Amino acid sequence: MSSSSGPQQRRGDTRQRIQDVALELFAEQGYEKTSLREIAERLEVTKAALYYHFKTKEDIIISLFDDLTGPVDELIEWAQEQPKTLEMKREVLRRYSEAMAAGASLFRFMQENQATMRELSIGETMKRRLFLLVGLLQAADRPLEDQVRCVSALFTLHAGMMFLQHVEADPEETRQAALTIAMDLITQAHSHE
Amino acid sequence: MSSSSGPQQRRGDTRQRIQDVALELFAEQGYEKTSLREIAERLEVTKAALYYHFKTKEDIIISLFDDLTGPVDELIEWAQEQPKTLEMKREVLRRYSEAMAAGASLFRFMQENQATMRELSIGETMKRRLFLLVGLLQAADRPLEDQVRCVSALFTLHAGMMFLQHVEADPEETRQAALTIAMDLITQAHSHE
Amino acid sequence: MSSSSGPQQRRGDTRQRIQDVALELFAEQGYEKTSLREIAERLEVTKAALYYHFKTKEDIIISLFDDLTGPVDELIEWAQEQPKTLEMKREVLRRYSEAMAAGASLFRFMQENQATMRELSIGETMKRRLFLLVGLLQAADRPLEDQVRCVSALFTLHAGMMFLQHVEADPEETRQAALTIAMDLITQAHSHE
Amino acid sequence: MSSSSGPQQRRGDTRQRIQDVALELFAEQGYEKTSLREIAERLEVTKAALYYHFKTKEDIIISLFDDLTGPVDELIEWAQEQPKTLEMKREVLRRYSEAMAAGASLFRFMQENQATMRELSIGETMKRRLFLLVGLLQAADRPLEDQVRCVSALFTLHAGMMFLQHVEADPEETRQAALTIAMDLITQAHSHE
DNA sequence: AATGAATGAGCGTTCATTCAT
DNA sequence: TATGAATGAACGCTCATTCAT
Repeated sequence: MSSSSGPQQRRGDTRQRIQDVALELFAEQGYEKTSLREIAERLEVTKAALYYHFKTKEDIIISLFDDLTGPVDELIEWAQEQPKTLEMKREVLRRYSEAMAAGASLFRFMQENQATMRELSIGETMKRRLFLLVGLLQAADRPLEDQVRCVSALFTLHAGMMFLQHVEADPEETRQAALTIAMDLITQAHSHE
Repeated sequence: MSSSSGPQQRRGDTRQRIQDVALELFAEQGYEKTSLREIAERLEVTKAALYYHFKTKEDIIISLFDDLTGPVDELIEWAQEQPKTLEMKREVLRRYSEAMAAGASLFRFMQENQATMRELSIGETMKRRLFLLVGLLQAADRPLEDQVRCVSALFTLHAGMMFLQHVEADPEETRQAALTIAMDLITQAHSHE
Repeated sequence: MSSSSGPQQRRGDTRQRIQDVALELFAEQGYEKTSLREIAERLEVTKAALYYHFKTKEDIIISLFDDLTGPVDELIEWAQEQPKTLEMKREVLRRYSEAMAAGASLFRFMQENQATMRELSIGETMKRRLFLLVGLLQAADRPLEDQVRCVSALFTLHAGMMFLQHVEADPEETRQAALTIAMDLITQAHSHE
Repeated sequence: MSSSSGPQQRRGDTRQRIQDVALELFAEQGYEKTSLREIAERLEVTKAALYYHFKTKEDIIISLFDDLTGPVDELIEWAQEQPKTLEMKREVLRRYSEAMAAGASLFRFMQENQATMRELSIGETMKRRLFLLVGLLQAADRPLEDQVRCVSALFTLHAGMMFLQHVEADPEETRQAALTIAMDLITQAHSHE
């Protein structure tokens, strides 16, 4: 049985569908303003059905981050083993930009719901990761300007994703442009040595 | 007597006190998660008292933005009358950075509650302002990289304010550093001509 | 002092204005749905001002009925002293119809807010009056049909006022027509003797 | 066991029980003055339970009218297809009187809460129906007296139901008497031709 | 003759969650 | 794998009313 790809999937794609719809709505309206009733209605199931698949509302959102944390964790682990060279940092930015592209709507959600994230367990988790990343990019012994440059590099990636979505240009192209600027910034942060 | 701490010492400053407490709580927990009951309790008045001073919950937050909109509007107006030179843009960044410093907690609130802001009338207003600012910094006829640099300049200011608050350094110093980087970015965006 | 008509009226017409506006709004929206805030706003005074002139909301409506009760009470008193002839009943209908024309909006209010009236002290009062009137028109020793006719005569007056207000015709003309029918009914109720 | 009075004997009739209690209270105190808390308490459920069965308070009252609208609609449809003869009008009165008897408490509620009905969606609907009925009874080319007679016929039915409820007589008998008078009126309206 | 400031009670409504079936 | 029915807590908001000034 279980005709094609994953385990236990025959008609049991409900869990996945809940996640899809939830992400869609969370991204659109925010986490707090999205009610389980809304999610259930859009799926044409009852609220109780959601509780068969997830223990709480927070559980739904936590599950959404599961796909994201993997690649980022690997990135962090990898980086921690490398020497703190410019080239390593460039690689970090490159891969981080890719991860963002893959989980764009999730990143946007995070960006737009920081206050909410702060009281979600997953929020703390993600924030710690971000700090780790900043720590990896940072050169603590450099002048404040260069430190800001490093942070700004990361932020530029976010800026590229968020703000420029309202712009006419091709998303991928925009992402590349943002990556370029981020690279510039990190390079400058190193060039004054 | 009873100069400071009695239960009924102040007269006529209730409106202001509501604003103070509201800002505090909105910034801490987000707009949605802060209930009027909470605000009222902290002020030791009833919920109904809030409604004597403000017509709705949204009205409270709108009033908080009143001090902010003035300076930013003036900045935009001024900039629109200037020629689009590099020097003008530098001045815009300078003054915007100052406005942010003055209304820091409000800016942080905006940053952290974007999803919420989107459905507040004031959200649209602020967003339009931001777009105007970006438009003023932008050089539409330039390569995509330079355009991103302009946006990134603005975002760097935000980054400076938000992210580096978790850092040990002096806030004012940090702001200056962020301003410097933003200046660099805008200058670079012009230098390839 | 007190230049022209009533006692204490120089600039002290506020009480009257409250009554006017209240009647207007009560008639338009019902008693319950009309708030003191609304009345106060339309008069451009504060709610507290209303409480200077009237002790409660109910007091306002009671005062509105004051002009009405006089004529109706007199009518009842007069009728109770007369013998129960047809001619007396015709006179009752005539004068009642007149009273209704004078206090039309109040009558309409009563008609449309019976459920409300029932729990207002004034409601009981008015209802007792109505029953007295019906009793005066009634001939208890007649067949049920004739009794209904008597009630219907009174109702026809109300019907004339209420329902035909939505009709193109002249109000006074309509009232006369309704009076005629009511007369017919009461006459028929007597003719089978 | 526990056949009738236990705290949890019925299953699946809650919706019906809500309607029963609501009608009872609405009729007794009016729509506005009846709170959902009151309804819930009398049913020994929570307010939230009401919302499982009805989307809003207005929804409850709308549902109460559902049984009524059917027969009346059919009556109107039927009448619209008939020629405007006296016999047709007599049939309309007959059937309308029957419909009223079936939904007596609802009709009484309407009569007593007209001001409320006016702002309920269902109010408009019912009013339109009433006007249609009057239009069907009316003979627009007749003298004003005869037009009033037609309206009065309908009102007599209402009068019969409402006012005479306070009277000792048998309701059905009273209804028949009122119907007779209404018939008289409509017949008279035609007899002067 | 009126206001400014506030209250206490209550409203209709929504929410995340539970549990027997 | 789900549903039907319900709950308890909270929410934003409005109301008639009070009272010192």
